[in-house]
Parts: sequence; structure tokens; C-alpha cells
Amino acid sequence: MAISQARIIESMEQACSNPNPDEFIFSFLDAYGFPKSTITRLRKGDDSRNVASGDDIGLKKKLYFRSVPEGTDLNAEADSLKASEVVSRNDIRFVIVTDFKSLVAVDLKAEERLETTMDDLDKQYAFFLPLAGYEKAVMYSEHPADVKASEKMGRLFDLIRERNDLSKPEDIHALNVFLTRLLFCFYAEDTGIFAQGQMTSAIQSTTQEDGSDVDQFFSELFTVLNLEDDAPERKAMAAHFQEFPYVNGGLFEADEPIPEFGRKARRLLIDCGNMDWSEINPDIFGSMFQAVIDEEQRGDLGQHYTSVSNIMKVIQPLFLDKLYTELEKSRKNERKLKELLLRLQNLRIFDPACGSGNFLIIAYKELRKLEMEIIDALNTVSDQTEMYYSGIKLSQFHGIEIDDFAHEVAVLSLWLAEHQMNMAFKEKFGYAEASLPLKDSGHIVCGNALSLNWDNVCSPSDGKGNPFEVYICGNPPFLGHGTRSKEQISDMQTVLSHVKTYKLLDFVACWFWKGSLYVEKYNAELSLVGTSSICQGQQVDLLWTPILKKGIRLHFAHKSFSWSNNAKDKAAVHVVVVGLSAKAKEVNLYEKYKSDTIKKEVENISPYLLDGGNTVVSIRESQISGSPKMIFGNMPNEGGNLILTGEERAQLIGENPESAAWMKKLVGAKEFLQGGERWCLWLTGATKNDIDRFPSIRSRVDRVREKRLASKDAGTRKLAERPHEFRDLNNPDSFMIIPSVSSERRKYVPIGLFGSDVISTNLNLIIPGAGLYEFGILTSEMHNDWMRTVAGRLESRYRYSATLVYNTFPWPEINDQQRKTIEELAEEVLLVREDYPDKSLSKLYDPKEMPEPLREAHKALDRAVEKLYRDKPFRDATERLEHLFARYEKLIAEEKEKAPAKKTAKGSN
DNA sequence: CATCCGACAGATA
DNA sequence: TATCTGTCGGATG
Repeated sequence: MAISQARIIESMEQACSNPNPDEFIFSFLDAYGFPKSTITRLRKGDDSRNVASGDDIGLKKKLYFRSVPEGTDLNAEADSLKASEVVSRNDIRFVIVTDFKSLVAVDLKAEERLETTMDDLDKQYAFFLPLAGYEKAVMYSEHPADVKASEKMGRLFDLIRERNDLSKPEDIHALNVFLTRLLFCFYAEDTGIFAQGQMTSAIQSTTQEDGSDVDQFFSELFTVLNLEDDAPERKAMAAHFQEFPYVNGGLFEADEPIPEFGRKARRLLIDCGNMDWSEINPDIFGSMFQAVIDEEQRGDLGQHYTSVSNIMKVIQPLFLDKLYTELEKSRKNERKLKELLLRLQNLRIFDPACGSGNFLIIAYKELRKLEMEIIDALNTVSDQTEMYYSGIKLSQFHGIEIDDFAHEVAVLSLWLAEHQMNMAFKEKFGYAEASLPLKDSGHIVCGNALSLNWDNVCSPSDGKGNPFEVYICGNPPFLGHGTRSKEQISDMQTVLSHVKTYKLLDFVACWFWKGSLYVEKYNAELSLVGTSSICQGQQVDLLWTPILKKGIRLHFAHKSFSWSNNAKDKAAVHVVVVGLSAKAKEVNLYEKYKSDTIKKEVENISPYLLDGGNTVVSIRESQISGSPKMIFGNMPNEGGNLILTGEERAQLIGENPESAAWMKKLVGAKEFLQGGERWCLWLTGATKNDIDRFPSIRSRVDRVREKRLASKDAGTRKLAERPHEFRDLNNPDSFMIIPSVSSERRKYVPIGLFGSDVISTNLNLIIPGAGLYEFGILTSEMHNDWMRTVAGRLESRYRYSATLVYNTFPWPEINDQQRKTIEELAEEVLLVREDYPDKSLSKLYDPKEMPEPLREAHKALDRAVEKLYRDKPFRDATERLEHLFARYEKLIAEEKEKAPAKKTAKGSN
């Protein structure tokens, strides 16, 4: 079992604070998971493992460590070591030189250098991760030209918007059409489809400087672009229009209104035209729509464009990486290179939610680039002067898109990409097939991916029984519950008919399921972007259990990362990329660390996207270990009328001091974690007369009734019958509070104990009657590790829940003495907290600010709780989880044995 | 009646 | 504008 990054960070923090020169290197090696036996031998001076001489430490293929007196030039020392015979003979990866004030390290493989002070070394722990088996993955970064062009077009759009009324959806659509056509023309005049600068110079020389006739110009231009070369209407046009070629019926066919331009907009238009558009990725089309579209349309289906770097996260591990590996293996072998060329022609790339075609375009271009490298290698290997042409056809690229306009753009963009790659081919080899006239285009179907038969869109074989090598990729739409239309829900029902509670899944799950059916049937491979919630919380069991049953496994995954693209307003969401295959041999897990993405080869990727087994926890109504029941706090659902600020409370009491008897302190997650005061009217037991005595309270209660009656939710409307009360009436004498949402930066979700003077809102979960023992277990690292794995998340925040986290947690079996120990240590945690009365729990549990005594108290408790599970301490979270999951499985099995008829809460069937 | 979630939402730096 | 961190109550079982 590999060492976890969390443990490395922790150990490095220790090793780097006040390093002991004699011990430092040993703590360092320990931190990165070197075997204890190796470290002990090195410490004893046993030189059978040490390849270095003197006081240096050298481990074959790993590192060479040297400590030097203060004042030594560390870089020079590292350089001389780097060039030394002992380092190259032993294939050393890292050279490390330090004077214990600063440290210089060189990664000889990645050719990177780290210079840092000793104090900051722990923050640089990622540099040495290859020592623990984590390799940095090389990722694609955004093209600056795209960003620049997108900004310019955004400004042009703003100017057009000032001048034109865009209140109606059809106006916006017309503008979208116009911008697409404009972009095509910019493209065309820089890439040889038009004459160089043909349109821009025509605008410059034939339109008024005040921009008043620019719309007329475009009207005529678009007409001529839609006329075949020998069409008689052409003759009637002005000479400078006649020079434009016939392009493509699709794009310029419809007669859409053209926006008016002003002086400024015309100048910006010419400015845009003078840019070099040949450098731009065709995927900019998608980017443009996203960046310039109307606010209200943002977030609509298909408008979420995927950045190139995120597309690469999907297609590199899916097929590009292995094809490149194949090329490297075959470089010297003419026959194998030719086979690889043929293999490329046998590929099928299929995006069942293709939008304006971003994934297909990037995939196409990347495959053409690879093909050029193969041809290059062939030219080097073979003596014959054979002319190799590109064999990759646009017809190998399949897509489904529900929006007709996006689908048109996708077809067009693919053709542009083909032209672009033909130019690149010609540049490299001096010859290429002509792009014109238009040949076959991508096979993009306009329709509903959830009702279409995918076999018909992307046929898995050539019809003569020869299978294609099919890869499914894309970024289908995410829609959580409450955000879906009736039609979409009915689509979900059709596709996810095997899941009873299919409505709990995200819309995107449809593509994963339908995709896995295709993968299973044709032994294809798939890689899709999904919202991170499909790998968290209640969805995990529903989606993945049936997929894993098919023998399909997650052959790579990018762990949850925050969504980002070049759009002005990017979607706020965390996403995952998951690859599915029944045949892949290598399993890789990718994780973002600051600006790097780290790749790690693992045995298996769990549906939680962890390096571990496939055990999945499903929601359950009852506690698996018989611990006390956890319930919700109290949902107010009253529009703020029963809730009082400190001032409002004072005012009410000022009006009538007796009203104070009906008030209680209100604690939501925010008050609990960050402090602050809120109060509520807790009128349970109050009669109509009681309430009428306080006019202010009476009017508040009346407003609650109105508010509830206005709700679209039937349950809420029914609540209007008792408008003086919260929806729930949980006010136990003593109880524990656990915030339902809290920051993921914390090692422990802060929890606390309260009495009946406090009302908890539904933003907390509560356990009535819970005491120190329950507090001790639930605040332990064991339980928090469990929570981190099985809990749902709000983006990346922890989302504690009773059915997923609490009810499923396997509690230890204990005797009275052990119980007492835990209670004492739990009390100690609470007592230490009291030493910081002016610090909120949020501050106390902030990893940067957590006071040392509190940390210590928790550590003592953690160790004691661990001991309840087994004597031998756990090495890290991975080991703790392994143990807990094994215990969970055992408990579930026992439960089934005892009561086979009584089913546990399982969503999938 | 109970409760998980939000291609988020609101406050703060 | 980026960063941080949890509201509110609907939709759903």
C-alpha cells in the first residue's frame, strides 16, 4: 500500500522544524516512505546500501545527499555532484545539498531545480514526490493567442450590444450566427481559404468610417459566400464581392439580421481582422459563445465550453498517451510504423455531447500531429522515397448535439481544423492534399443523445465484421436535482431504468451509464468529464455499483478539481474526469497539486477516486453500530420572520420584557463555527392569546403564514397551518452539534455539546443525548477520515450527513475502562478549547492557526480511538480506511446473515 | 415526514 | 476580482 501524501506533508513539517543535522536525512527518508530497515542500516553506518563515500548518503536510483558547512555555494556544490561519476553510475534521481539553513535539490530526470530555505522546505514537498512513486504529469497549458482573441471579440460584442437591442432570444441568436460567420471569415482570410486579408481590406476600403454601412457590407458578403461559383446572381454583385469563393451552404444559408456598427465598432472589427487568426484553435468558437453570450443564457445546455487543457485531461490518458508510447516503441521499425498509420485510420472518436465540437476538433488535430510524427519517423527509417499522405478522415469523428446551431458550428469547425492541419502538413513535408473542394465532414448528428441509438451514430465496425477502435469522450451537461426539465427527467428515467432512485443522480450520469453499455458491448473505452458529485456521497453507489458489475473498471481518473476556462463567467463547479475500460492494463490516478498535475500508477481506482478497493458505502436509515440516533436540526422555512438579530431581540424585549420568555438562542453552522449571535422565536406551546399579547410577534407570525402559503412546495404550504413554529421541533435537553457543511481545510470537523437553551438550525445535524464518549469518537481522526471518504461534498467542502457518514460508520467495540479513557481525553479537548474563549471554532480548527495544545489533545484522543480498533498504530489515512472498510463490509455481511429478509437501504438493484 | 443537494451564493480580502 | 466557506429551502424518497 503506497504512502499517502497527507502523511508525507505531516512528516515533512516535523522534519523541517528545527532540523537536527545528524537526523534530518533519516527523517526525510522516513517521510517519503523508505523502509525502516534501510534507514536503520544507514544510520548505523552500514554501507552496503550507501553508494556514497564520506558522510554523504547515496541511494541507488533515488537520491544523493550531502551536508556542507554554512557559507558554501550550494548551487555549485549541487552542480559538481550532478556531474560526478558516482551520481551517474548509480542513476541518481535527486541530488540534495544543504547547510541546514538553505537547501538546493536537483531533479535530474525532470531537469528541475529547487532552491529553498529549510523553513519552507515542507511546503515544497511535492518536488520530491517521485521518491514516493508519484510522477509529475506533463499537462497542456492554454494558448495565449486564444485568450487575446477572446478578449477582443468580447469587446466587439460589448460595442455591438450598446448599439443594438438584444432583449429577445431571437436577437441574441441572430448575433450568435453573425459572430460565427465573422469568425469564419477572420479565419478564412488568414488560412488561405480566402485571399490573405481579403475581407478586412474590403471592409477598410469600401465602408464608411462611421460604420454606418458595415451591416450592408456583411449582408452582401454573406450572400456571395452562399452563391456557387457559377451562380448567375454573382454577376450582379460588385467586383470586390465576386472575388470571394463559394464556401459552404450551411453556414451562410439562413437570412439572419445583421447588427449595426458604429465608428468604434468598425475600428475594432478591422483590428480583429488584422490579428493573426491562423494561430487560434478552432475551439475558440465555443469559447467565444461562452464569453459573449447573454447573461441569462449562460449556464444553458451546451454553452459550457471546455478549455483545451481540460480536453487534454480527457483524451491524453484515453488514447493519445498510449499511441505516442507505441510510436516510441516502433520508431526504428518500418513495418510497425506503417501498422501504426493504419491503426490511426481505424480509430473512431465519438463525443455524445459534442456541443460546438471542441473535443472532436482537438482530438482530430492531435491525431493529425501524431500522424505527422509517424510519417517523419518513416521517412527517417525507410530508404524509398515514398510519399505518405494523411489517412485520417473527418468521417472517423462522430458526435451528437441537441442544439442545431452548435451542431452546425461543430461541422464547420471540424472542416476548419482539417484545413489547418493540411496547411501544417504542407509546411512540414512540402506537399499535401488540397482542402478544396470540401470532402466528407465529421459525422455529427443533431438529436437527443439520450434517446438516439449510439450504435447508429458511431458504428463499432466497418460492416464487414472488422471492429473499429472506438473512444468515447466529452463533457456532457451536469444538472442536479431541481434543475432539470420534465423532458430531461423523462430521459433520465429511460436511460437509468435500472436505478430505482434515479432522480438522485446527476443528469450527467446518463452519459456514463449509456457509455458503459457501449464500452461493454464493443470493448470500447470511454473518458468523460462529470460533476464531482457523481463520485461523492449518495450517487456513488447508484452510479458505480452497476457499472463495476459489468467488469468495467475505472482505468484512469482525474480527482476532483475546480472548473476553469477562459470565459468571463466560468461555471462554479468541481469536476472529475473518469476513464472506463474493460481492457486497459495500466491504471493511473491524476491529482492536481497547485499548478501541477501529478500522476500515479495504482492497483485500482475506487469509485471515490481513491487508490483503494471498490467497496462502496450506501445510504442507510439505521446506525450500523447501534450508536445513538442522529437527527436533523430545525429547518426554519419562515422567510426570516421567526429569526431575530441581537438588535431585533433587544427591540422586542424593549417593547415588552415578557416576550423574552419565548426566545431562544439560534445556532446554525455559521454561528457554531464562526460565532455571532442569532435568536429565534420558539413559540411551541404558545396559544393564540399568548401570541396576540405581542403585536410585533403576531405580525411576524402572520408574515410566516403568507410566506409559506406562497411556496411552490406542497409541504411548505401545509406548514402555514402552524406559522408560529419552525418546520422541525427538535429541542432536546442535551445534544451534540455537527455542522452539515464545513471547510475541507480542516483536519477535524469541529463538533460541540449544547443544552436546551439552544436551538440548532437544519444546517447542523444533532445527536440528542450524546455525551463525551460520542464526542470523542466522532471528533477522532478515524471518523474524520471516514467522513472525508464517504461524505458528499459542496464543491470541495465536507458535507456531513447522517445516512451516509454517521449511520455507516463502524464504531469500535469497547469495555467500560476504554469508554472512560475516551471520555477523559474528549473532555480534555473541550477543556483546552475553553482556554481560548475569544477564538471561534473556525479559528481553533484552522490548520494554520490551530493552537498546539489543542492539536496535542486531539492527537492523544486520536491515538486512543485508533487503539480501540487495533493495537498496532495505523501508518496513515489509507491504512485507517482499509481497516474501516473491511469492518464495514463485515458488519454488512453479519447484518444480512441475521436478517436476510430485511433489506438495507440500497438504491441500486 | 425526513434529508441531500445545488455547472452555487454571499461575504470578505 | 479572487478567495473562502457555508444559507436556504426545494425536490425527492
